[in-house]
Amino acid sequence: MSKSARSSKLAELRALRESGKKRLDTYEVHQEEDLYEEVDEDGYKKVIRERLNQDDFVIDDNGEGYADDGREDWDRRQGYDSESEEDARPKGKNGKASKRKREEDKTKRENMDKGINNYFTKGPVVAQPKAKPVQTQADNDFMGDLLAEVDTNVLPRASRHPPKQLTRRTRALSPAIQSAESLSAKRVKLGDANDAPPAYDDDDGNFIGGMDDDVPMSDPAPSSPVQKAVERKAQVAIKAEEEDDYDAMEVAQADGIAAASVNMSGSRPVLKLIKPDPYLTPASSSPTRPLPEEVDASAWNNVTSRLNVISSSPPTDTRTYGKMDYKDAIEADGSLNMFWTDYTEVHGSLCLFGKVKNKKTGEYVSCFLKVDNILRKVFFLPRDNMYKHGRETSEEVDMEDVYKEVDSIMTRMKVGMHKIKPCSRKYAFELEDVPKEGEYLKLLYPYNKPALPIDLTGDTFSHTFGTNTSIFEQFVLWKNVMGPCWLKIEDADFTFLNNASHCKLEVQVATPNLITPLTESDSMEPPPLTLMSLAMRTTLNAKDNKQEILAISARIYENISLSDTTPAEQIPSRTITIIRPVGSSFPLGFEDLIKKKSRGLVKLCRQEPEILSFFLAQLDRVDPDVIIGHQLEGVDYSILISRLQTRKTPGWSRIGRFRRSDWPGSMGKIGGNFFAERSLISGRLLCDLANDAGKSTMTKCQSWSLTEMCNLYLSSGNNVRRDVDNEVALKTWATTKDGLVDYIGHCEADTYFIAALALKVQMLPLTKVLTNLAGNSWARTLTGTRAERNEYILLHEFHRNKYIVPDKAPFKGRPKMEQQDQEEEGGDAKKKDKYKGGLVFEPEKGLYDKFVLVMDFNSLYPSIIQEYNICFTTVDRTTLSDDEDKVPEVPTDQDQGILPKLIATLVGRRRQVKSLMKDKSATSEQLATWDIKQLALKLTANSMYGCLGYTKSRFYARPLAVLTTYKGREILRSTKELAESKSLQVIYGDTDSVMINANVDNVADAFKVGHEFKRAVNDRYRLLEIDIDNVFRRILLQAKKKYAAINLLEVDGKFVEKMEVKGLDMKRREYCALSKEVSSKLLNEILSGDETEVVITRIHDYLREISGKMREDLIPMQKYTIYTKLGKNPKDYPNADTMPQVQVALRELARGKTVRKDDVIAYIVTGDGKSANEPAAKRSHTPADVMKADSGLKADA
DNA sequence: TTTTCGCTGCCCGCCT
RNA sequence: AGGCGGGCAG
Ligand SMILES: [Mg+2]
Ligand SMILES: [Mg+2]
Repeated sequence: MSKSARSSKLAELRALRESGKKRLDTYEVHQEEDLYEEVDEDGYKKVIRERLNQDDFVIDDNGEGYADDGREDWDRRQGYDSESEEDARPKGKNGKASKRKREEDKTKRENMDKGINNYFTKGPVVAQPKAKPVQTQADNDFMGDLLAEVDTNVLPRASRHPPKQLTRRTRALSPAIQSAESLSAKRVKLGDANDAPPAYDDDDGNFIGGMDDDVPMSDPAPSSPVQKAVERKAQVAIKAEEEDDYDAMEVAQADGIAAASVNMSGSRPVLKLIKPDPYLTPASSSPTRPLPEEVDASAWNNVTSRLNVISSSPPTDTRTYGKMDYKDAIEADGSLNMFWTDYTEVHGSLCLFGKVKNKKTGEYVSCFLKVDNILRKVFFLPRDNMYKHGRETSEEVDMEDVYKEVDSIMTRMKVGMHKIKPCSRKYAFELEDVPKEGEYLKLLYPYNKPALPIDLTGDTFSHTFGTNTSIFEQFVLWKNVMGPCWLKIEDADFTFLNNASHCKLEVQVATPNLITPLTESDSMEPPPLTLMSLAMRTTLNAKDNKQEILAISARIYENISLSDTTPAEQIPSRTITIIRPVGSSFPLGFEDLIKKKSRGLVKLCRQEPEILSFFLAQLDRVDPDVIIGHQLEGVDYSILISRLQTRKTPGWSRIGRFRRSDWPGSMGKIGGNFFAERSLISGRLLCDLANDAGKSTMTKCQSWSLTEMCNLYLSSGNNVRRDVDNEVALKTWATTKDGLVDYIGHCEADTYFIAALALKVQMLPLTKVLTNLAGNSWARTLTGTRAERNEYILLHEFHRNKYIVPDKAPFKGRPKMEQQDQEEEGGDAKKKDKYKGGLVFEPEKGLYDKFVLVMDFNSLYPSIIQEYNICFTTVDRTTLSDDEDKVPEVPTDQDQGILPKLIATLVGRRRQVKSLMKDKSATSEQLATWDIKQLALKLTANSMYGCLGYTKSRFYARPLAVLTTYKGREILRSTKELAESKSLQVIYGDTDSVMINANVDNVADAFKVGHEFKRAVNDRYRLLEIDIDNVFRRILLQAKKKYAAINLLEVDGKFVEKMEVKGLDMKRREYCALSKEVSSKLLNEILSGDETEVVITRIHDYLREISGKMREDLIPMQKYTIYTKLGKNPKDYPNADTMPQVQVALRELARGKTVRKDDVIAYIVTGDGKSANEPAAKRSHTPADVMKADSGLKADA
């Protein structure tokens, strides 16, 4: 038996199953011998490394933490230049322009009358014949019918007040015409200085003097909530201290938790169906017992019974139904404050969604703001010499020439309103023929005119920039809007819009100049939000093979402050559950029973369309700001959307806040259109615990199933979720009236779990702060894409510093060119695909029983970028040819670059926040807020490097990434050499760390060595810092990136031992719980430091005991479950035969379940004595199948 | 009218 | 040696 094979047997029992050539009993006996030998020889002699290396023992391992922190001086953010560099004199010819403008206005109006914009009124100044807040009759009918239905169907407890609602609506129907008119009049005054037609007065006026970023902002400070607080408290002592995330693992507890039964196959929870969790109550039933016909629902019923549930209907007297009266929202000066949370782009206008305060009731309600006349901004780079007929001439170009050409282009495009003027800009990106600084001609024109071609060149200009900039980007850069914040809106028009949205208040402004972001100094807290957590249950319609909705549960939390840290079970909530029967009717007596038992609103429907309509009505009533779920993206939400579309449900656009009548054309595609789906919900934030953003907040998870999340993050109290196989449930225990009540209870419990998790991991506060740092949109941050956040923070930063910014890559023609593409990029991509990264030392494998220090650079890559001033603006990459990955020179004598300065600011702010957290008098709420802030700053700084090497980033700069990793390798090597020069043994190192054998026997000496080395290293660098990450009492180094160690943690002045494991098989989800359990037990013994002989005996006994249990089937089946992700669709696997996951997936697929790309498959390898010669793939089954007693399936050993 | 998703290093398995 | 899977590590 090979050395590696033996060691893996020792580490885990997986091979037992996988290699299953032998019967369990014979196997066990054999294996036990082998294991014993190994342990005896190496582990227990406590010999030193050399000795171990001679032996066959193959223990070694290591790893590091990637996360970091950095320290740097507090850097004030660079001011936005206040020099009025460009005179704003209009160059357009006035008479002609205004004539053109009138034509344009006409076509504009015509356009707006079509399509979606038929909800907009036609002209702002025409006095509105009717009062503002109006619902269409159709709307009233729609809602009225549905809500009436609610009233007849509600449970006894759910009190409702239809009459009051009616009065409010009536009241809203009679707005003050007078003031609406006076407001319009005021607007006219604004534009009276020019000769534009009154209807569009604002255009010219603002066009000329207006939204020009070269005019100093009235509010130059970005909205950065922490900054002020940081400055106030700047004196607080700064202590560099880091407790960065590492995954220390408490082996002793592994048995309890790791066993959580999870099944990720398919979109629906597909799980076993056992009574009490066998891991928590080992005495429970045999793993192979028959499928229960009933389920013990007490677990989840207990959970929900403890919640703070309020009546299903909120008090209606203070609630606003229908539209609100704008007069209740405006300030004394007539302006409106709105906190924006989301946006959508419609026909050349930007539409913001958000909340405003109703000053009368004190409530916050949804608001829709349409911003018109945001202007495109295009920069033209003049040529040196004029081109004629495609050939360069000797005639020099001056600005007037460029102006003429651009103006003629505008004329050709029939763009009446435009402004052209020269300006100066810097450039630091990848186009080589663009000067670092130069004169440009800047063109402004409206977004309702088409974009110029991205690669447009002319006789007088060689490049155009900014042709395809999105409206949103244009807006946030111009107005310096950094994520969700309060906006002050002046001269808002409350009469322009009429039911363009589903918001309570609708506002239009004629120009973005009327909008100003409020800063921290205005000390306005973000408004509280309305959250709705969703849990759906679906069934497969066999006929057309589509998932249809069976039940939707929603739990509503109102008035949730982002900084509130109250656990979810204490927050008042109410539920709405909508369900239809699986067949034609509910079980007998179910209707009465559910009314008696339910604490929330339960609506019983006959068919799916009814569910959909009722759900929309509830959405309209609740008007949630955020919808929270588990696997919404691509699963629940996608199904919901597709059902709404299939069923042609009226009022479907209430899923979001933008009113739509027609489905987008791009929705037709199969597989779901991610972008189109997203745009439909705009106005409400989609918060998915299981998308990339959600996963990144729950790093301890391996499968990210809802059950696993609850186990790992809601462990306190009675928060255990039970997995339920939906299909099995519907066929068995949920077919009775009591069973169906429990089924609903499970669904409602899930809505609690989902909301509780989102609150616990602070997903909303974190994503909001990340968005505030980056200046993108909250909804995009919630999708979890880092690249876009990084892109926006750089866009803002370079824009403020007057740089031309790289344009978004024009979409690449993909469909054609198969062969050519392959050849062209094949050679190219092969080389270019990857560049060199981190350095990993060959480990000195073995067991160490002297103290070992882990010395780790804090935020290595961000620190390198600062230390060496690595930036687009500083590193000369013109000389290096595009062939190889030649490492560029480190810049010398350059001013601090934009990127290093940005990182320094982030790191400095983080240090300030962390110092605030040391304040003993801080409340838990403050601490939570600061912790989120601190984390967001770290994440933002750390994501910079990755995006430099991201091919599709607008700021892709491979040489900068190459230089950064190069310096990293250089630093790590020289750090190792420094250690060795001091006679310290470096046993391992990975990217940013060295592991040093301190060769001492007590903590104090170990720290002494560590501190000395730390000082020696840090003396060599300006900013770069190494620190003691861990002190290991003992370590077993098995291989690169694999080790187990006893880590010493200081707790209340004393040192506590804690097992830390990296990379070993027990950290992988492809290993079953039993294997992990055994592994941790063995590692615990090996690293216990106890007498060798004793340990050997204990291990021996333990293994004997385990194998005995295995033989007698005393081990719960779940402990054999293995998890594997399907990286592609099951059918796309070329050699599916040999892959157990794929076999299992295909079998599930064949039986009508949904298995898609990226699902995590759970399976158990089974085998009796006879089939042992078949490949493991054939013998793999889902846990649910194995559980069925009559399957005769047993776990293979 | 779109086509997403930070980087590299290292090890396991299967198939050419 | 390459490709494809798998998913740890930083
Ligand atoms: Mg590290
Ligand atoms: Mg580090």
